[in-house]
Amino acid sequence: MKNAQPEKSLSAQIADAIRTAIVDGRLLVGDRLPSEAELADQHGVSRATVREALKRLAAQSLIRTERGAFGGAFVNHLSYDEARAQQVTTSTLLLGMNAISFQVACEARYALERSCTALAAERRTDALLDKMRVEIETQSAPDLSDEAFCASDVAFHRALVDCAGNEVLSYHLAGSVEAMQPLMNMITFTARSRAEIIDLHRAIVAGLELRDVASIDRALATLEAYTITLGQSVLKARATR
Amino acid sequence: MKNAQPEKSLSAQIADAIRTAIVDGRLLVGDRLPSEAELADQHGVSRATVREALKRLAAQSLIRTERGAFGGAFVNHLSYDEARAQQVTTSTLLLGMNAISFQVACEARYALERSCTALAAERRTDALLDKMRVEIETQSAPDLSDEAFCASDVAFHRALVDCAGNEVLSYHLAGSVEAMQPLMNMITFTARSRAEIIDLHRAIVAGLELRDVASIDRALATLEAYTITLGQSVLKARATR
DNA sequence: AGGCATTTAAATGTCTGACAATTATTTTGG
DNA sequence: CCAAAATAATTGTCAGACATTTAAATGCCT
Repeated sequence: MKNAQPEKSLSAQIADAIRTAIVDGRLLVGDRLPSEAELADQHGVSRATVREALKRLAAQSLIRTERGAFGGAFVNHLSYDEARAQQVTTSTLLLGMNAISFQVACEARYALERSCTALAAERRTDALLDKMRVEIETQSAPDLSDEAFCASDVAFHRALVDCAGNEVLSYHLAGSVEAMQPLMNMITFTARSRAEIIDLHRAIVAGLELRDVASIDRALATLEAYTITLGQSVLKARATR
Repeated sequence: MKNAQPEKSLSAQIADAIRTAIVDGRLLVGDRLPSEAELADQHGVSRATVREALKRLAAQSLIRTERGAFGGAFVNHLSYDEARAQQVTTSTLLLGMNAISFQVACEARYALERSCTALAAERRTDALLDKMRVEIETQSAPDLSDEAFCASDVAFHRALVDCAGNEVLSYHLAGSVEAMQPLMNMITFTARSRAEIIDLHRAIVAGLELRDVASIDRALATLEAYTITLGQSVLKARATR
C-alpha cells in the first residue's frame, strides 16, 4: 500500500489531520481548536504554516475564526445554505470546464428534478404553491430581462423540490439544478418560448394541486424536450452565423 | 445594498478576486497565475497574505501549485473524481452535523436513485450489468464484514447510476448517494437481511436486462421500505437497551 | 453595591526578511 | 555531442515583530 502523496506540504498535512479529526467526530461542532501558537508548537512548525493549514479548512467552511481574546478557530456548524453554495461553486466549475453538451446537462437536470415529483405531489403546501404562482406572475411580465426570467425560473423549480418536504432531498436537488443554470442560460428566450414555458409551469402547479403525479411528470418531460429543442436551435443559429 | 461582510480578511478578499476570475473565465484551465511575489506587489500585501489566499483556492481544488523554476500556481482542471470527492466531504459533514433522521435520509437517497432508472433501463451496457453481478457475488460471501458489504452495496448502486449513461447525472447521483452512506451504515446486517437485499439487487439487474423500468422502481421501493424497517428496528433496539 | 471608563491580556491578521528545497534552463567541460 | 555542474526562478518554511480586535479584569465614581 503506497502513500498517495508521499510528500505533501506541511500545511496540507496539518490541514488533513485536523479535517480528519472533525469528520471522525473527535472535534465537535463549536469546539475551539488550540491557538495558532499552540498548534505550531504541537506540530513543530511555524505559525505561518499553521495559518495556511487553517485557511485551507476555512475555505471548506469546516472552521471559522474569530479575532480577539478568547477568539480562535472553531469547528463550524455547516448550514444547508453554506453547503449548497459550496456544492454549486464546485459543480458549476466542473461543468464549465468539461465541455458538457447542452443535451446531456438538460437530461440530467430534468431526471434529477423528476425524482421529487411523487413526494412533492403528496406533500405540497399552500405556501409553496403560492410561491410558485408568484414566480409565474413574475415570469409573465413582458419587459422582463432574460436574466431575471432565469432567476425566477430557478426560484420556481426550487419551490418545486421544496414541495417534497425532505430537506436532504432539497439540498441535493437545489444544488444540482442551480449548478446547471449557467449551461441552461445559453438559451435566449423569445416571447413565444416564454409563453410555452409559463404554460408548462402552470401545468406543474395544477398537477401538484390535484396531486396528479403523472401530469407533473408529463409537464416536466415536455419542458425538457422543449428546452432541448430551444438549445439546439440556438446552437444551429450560432453554427450558421 | 449592504456588503454582507464589510471587512473580510485581506487573504479572503484576494482569494475571492482570483476565484471570481476563474469562475468568470478570465483565467482558463492551465493558465499560470503570477508568482506569489508578483501577486503580493499587485495587491499591495505581503507574500504571506497572498499565500494564505492561494491555500484557500487550493483547498477547493481551483488551483494547484508546482515548485521550482517556471513553477507556480496553475488553474486546475477539475476532474469528476475530484469534484465528487469534495462534494462527498461537504455533504457527509453537513448530514452528520444536522441530526438528520434515518428515514429522511433514506427517502432522499432512494428518490435520487430512482431518477436514473428510466435512462438506465434504456441504456444499460453488458459491462455494467456484469459489474453489478460481480458485486452481488461479493455480497453473497458468508464471511463478509458489514463494512465490506456496505462498500459493495455502494459499488452496486454506483454501477446502477452509471447505467444511465449520463456523466453529469452520474456525478450528482454518485456524490449524493455516497455522502449518505455513513447514515445508512447505522444498520447492522444479519444474514437474513443480507439475503433479502441481495434478492432485490438481483431483481434490479433482471429489470435492467429486460428494460423493465416498472420492475426496477418496484425493487427500489421495496429496498427503501425494507431499509427503513431495518433502521427502525435498530433504533428501537438501542432505545430499549 | 452598581455602573461606567480604562486597562490588560489573549488571540488573530499582517509585514518583513531570510533561508531551504525544488526544478527547468543554461552553461561548462570533456 | 553529451553529461555534469552552475544558475535562476519559484514555492515552502521559519522567526520575530507589530497592528488590531475583543472579552475580561480592574478601578473609579456615584
